Amino acid sequence: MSSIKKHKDKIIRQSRIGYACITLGVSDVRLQTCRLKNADDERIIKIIENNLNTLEKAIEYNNENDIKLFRISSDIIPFASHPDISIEWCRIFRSRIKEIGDKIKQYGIRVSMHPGQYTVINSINEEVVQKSIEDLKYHSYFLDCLGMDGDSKVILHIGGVYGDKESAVQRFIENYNKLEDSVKSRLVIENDDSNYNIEDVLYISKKAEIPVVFDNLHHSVNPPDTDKSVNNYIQECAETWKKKDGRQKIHYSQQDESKSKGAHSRTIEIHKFIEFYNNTPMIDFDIMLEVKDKNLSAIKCILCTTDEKNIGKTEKEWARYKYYVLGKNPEGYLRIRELLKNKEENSIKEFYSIVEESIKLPSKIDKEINAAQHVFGYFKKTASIVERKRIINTLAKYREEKATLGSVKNGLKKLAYKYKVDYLLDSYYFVEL
DNA sequence: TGACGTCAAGATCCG
DNA sequence: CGGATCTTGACGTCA
Repeated sequence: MSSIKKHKDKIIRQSRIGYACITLGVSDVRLQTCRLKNADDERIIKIIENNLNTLEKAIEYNNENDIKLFRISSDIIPFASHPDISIEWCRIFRSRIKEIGDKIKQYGIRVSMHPGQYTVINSINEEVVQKSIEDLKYHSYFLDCLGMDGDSKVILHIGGVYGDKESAVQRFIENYNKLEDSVKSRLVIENDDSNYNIEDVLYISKKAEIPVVFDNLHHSVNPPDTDKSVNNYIQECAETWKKKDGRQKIHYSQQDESKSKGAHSRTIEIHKFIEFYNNTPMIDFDIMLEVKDKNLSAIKCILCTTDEKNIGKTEKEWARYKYYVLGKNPEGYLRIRELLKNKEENSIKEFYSIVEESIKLPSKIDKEINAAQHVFGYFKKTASIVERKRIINTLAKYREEKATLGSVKNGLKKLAYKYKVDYLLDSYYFVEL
């Protein structure tokens, strides 16, 4: 079924690589929410307005950075399926949502949504089931309003076990079958890290004809009792994706070793990702990364899995990471500069390895101050005396350990924003890595 | 009853 | 008052 294309005698796989919900390091791309107790209509409408603008900017950013897979946050419409809130968001924002959907289509971006662990259609509590159905309708309907095709999916976990997995599975299938077609046509199921392993999910998939997203980390935390390999499961899942569902999709993440089992890592370690990617079956699938540094890892994985050298794009990435690396790892900074002079075949992977090495290092005050002073250099002529004094004060406090590095960076970020220093605003220096 | 996960809102504290 | 830092919320399941 796969459409592997030959290109310059090399086999090229068709894979989109994307990230979930939040776009880091881009100004004015921020989702808003509010508390239920002060969620009046007026406030919610303002928030939706903001969130749609944020979505549009994220889509523009994704397109500019060749990111063609994106998960839209469930929080785009706050309390969308909450019984106490009844905003007619679809009527009020119909044309605005359509407008954004047109851009998504024009750019060829594939979007999805993913209700959280609290949407449970196999619950033993009927009220929970009803609320969950409403929630699935909302997710599916939002994609409808964008005008998305059938390959825009809503990813769902199976739910609870309640001491009797067999009945819980039956309940899932029954309740799934009761859903309206427009919702069913978008639903995809995924293996989770505690209740339903990939065998369970494939069983349900066969009974109810639902495509399956294979999640590698959930699988390693919650493997079935079989001898089958990861590749075997990726193949099996591939068969659950019909033509109308679009390309197969998998979730990929890495364990944060300092946290509990199943916790997502800060960044994707590129050598591990490439090893995974190169060893999976030569079939086409899209990869949704689940990782804290979001779009940063997406760009990294995209650039490292294309055949081109991507010189220009690597230099753009270096511009973004530059001051972050300088602050953490000045020696690595020099190595990257040398590396990028030569523009060898593997430069980009080595570049990212040094970035990853820098992320792991602890911040050292003298190094960070040096980097901060480089950044501060952008304002030597533009900022007012008061503004400069403030930065110098914070730096002095940071040196005495009476202020955090975060406060130093925040001060600089505000100036970058005020004086519209795009080079700094586009930089990852202000992103917590 | 608290942990789980998530991150901005909201509250409070500080100078 | 502005800014930094701590706590809460919103959801369901499971131990």
